[in-house]
Amino acid sequence: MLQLHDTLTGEVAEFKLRDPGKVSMYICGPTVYDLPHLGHGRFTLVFDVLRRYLIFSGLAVTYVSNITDIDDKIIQRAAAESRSEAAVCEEYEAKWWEAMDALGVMRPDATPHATAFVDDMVAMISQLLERGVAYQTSDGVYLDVGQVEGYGALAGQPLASLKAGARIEEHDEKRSPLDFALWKAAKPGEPSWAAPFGEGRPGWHTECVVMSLDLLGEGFDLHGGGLDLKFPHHENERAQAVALGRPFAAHWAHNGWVMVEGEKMSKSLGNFTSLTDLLEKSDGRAYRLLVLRSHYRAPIEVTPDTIIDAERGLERLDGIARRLSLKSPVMPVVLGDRAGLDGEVIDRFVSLMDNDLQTPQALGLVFDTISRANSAADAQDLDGAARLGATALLLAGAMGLEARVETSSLDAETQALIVARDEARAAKDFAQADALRDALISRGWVVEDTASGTAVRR
RNA sequence: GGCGACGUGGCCGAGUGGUUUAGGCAGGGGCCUGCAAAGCCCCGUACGUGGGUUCGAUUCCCACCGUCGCCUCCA
Repeated sequence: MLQLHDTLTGEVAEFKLRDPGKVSMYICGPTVYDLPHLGHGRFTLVFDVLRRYLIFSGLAVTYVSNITDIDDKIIQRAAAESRSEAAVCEEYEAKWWEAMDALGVMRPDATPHATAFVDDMVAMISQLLERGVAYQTSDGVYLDVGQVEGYGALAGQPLASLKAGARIEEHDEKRSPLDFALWKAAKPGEPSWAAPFGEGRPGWHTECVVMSLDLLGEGFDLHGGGLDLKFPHHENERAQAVALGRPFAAHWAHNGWVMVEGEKMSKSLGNFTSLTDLLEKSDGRAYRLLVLRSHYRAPIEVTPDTIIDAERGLERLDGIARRLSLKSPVMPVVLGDRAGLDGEVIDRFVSLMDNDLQTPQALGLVFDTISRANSAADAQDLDGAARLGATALLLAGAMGLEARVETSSLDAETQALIVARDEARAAKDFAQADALRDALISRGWVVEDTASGTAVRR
């Protein structure tokens, strides 16, 4: 059974499920006001890997991830570009899914949009007001965090200590600087909805509470996201659920930062921070490999060099598939019949993944297994090679990594060069054969000699 | 000020109280090959500094140095 780190307790503990055999997870999605960046790429990959591993383990997973389509930044961008908020959201949501597809991230089972849940948010805020844990000011409705038991649990700090660090805002109507907006009163020219407590729009922390509980029910299994969401976003979501007296996420998971040049990634740091940009320049699988190579809670360093490094690593994966004519299993991979596979390797993989997703070691195991498959093939042990190779591809697939064998069709000129080279080699005219090989290489091909003659690939 | 993470061989990046090693990339040597490529084998003998615990610490404890993060919108 999977052992998973829980942000709330700070400990690795058994991932117990509300309903046996079923997993419900809610992962905080993007605010669609700009291109996705590397941090988005990491969290989607991390939770995609978790999701796939749960599926691999035979569990039925319901994966919900929202799209925030009403927010200050969206409004700002729409105003700056003189177009509607909806147009901004439409553009960047499309970019989002393009990037997700390029990364091989599975689409969520549901992608609730905040604006479709405003009625439920209004109802929830009304309840919080009735319960006396929320209060109205001239510019909206705020949650009184002082009344929420255990506020600060996710941050790992008591309320008093958080208060000491909080910057004093000039907002003198708030009872505590940590109180946050559930509802922002309408301003001229901004999108707004009607509500008993005044026309306005929801605060950011409200949507995820409503949508997760609506779609997954009380006490759903896992709530996850990037480390920066831990506080205040998730703290504040949790505070609302606690204030309502409703059981919320049973388990919290957060992934570590993406670092660039030793510092937390920020948008001002050049072109490599845009995921869209990265995916135009590199194989989408390379970023997944990079993400798998470090533990999900540790920071990762992303530079052009580490991406290139990862791309080269992919060649080993593709190489074994090519050499043994193996196909990656159909994704998502479910561990079923072990016939033709190496049970011991699978068991080791499962025990590594069950231990809080030790993907770095699991990946090491995959590479090890590839080496063993190659050794077996070198020794003419074709059954052994096929078994080990298929196992390696199965496990890579369980983490969402697919081996690719290029089947690019060859143009007539390339075909002719290959035929000519094989003829020259057969005639032992090696000078000519080498010249023809150079010609192929200069056309961008990687040339290898095989039992069946010259083979080329990109 | 409060809370926390991290410092591993050329680079990235795991892990562990002591017996044989992560893994990838790069580098050196070898096998294979007409020569290559791919593949396989071998190699470099690493754990920030100073103490402490211990028969023994990279791994535990303390201090220090350094790096980074959160406490504010952020994946």
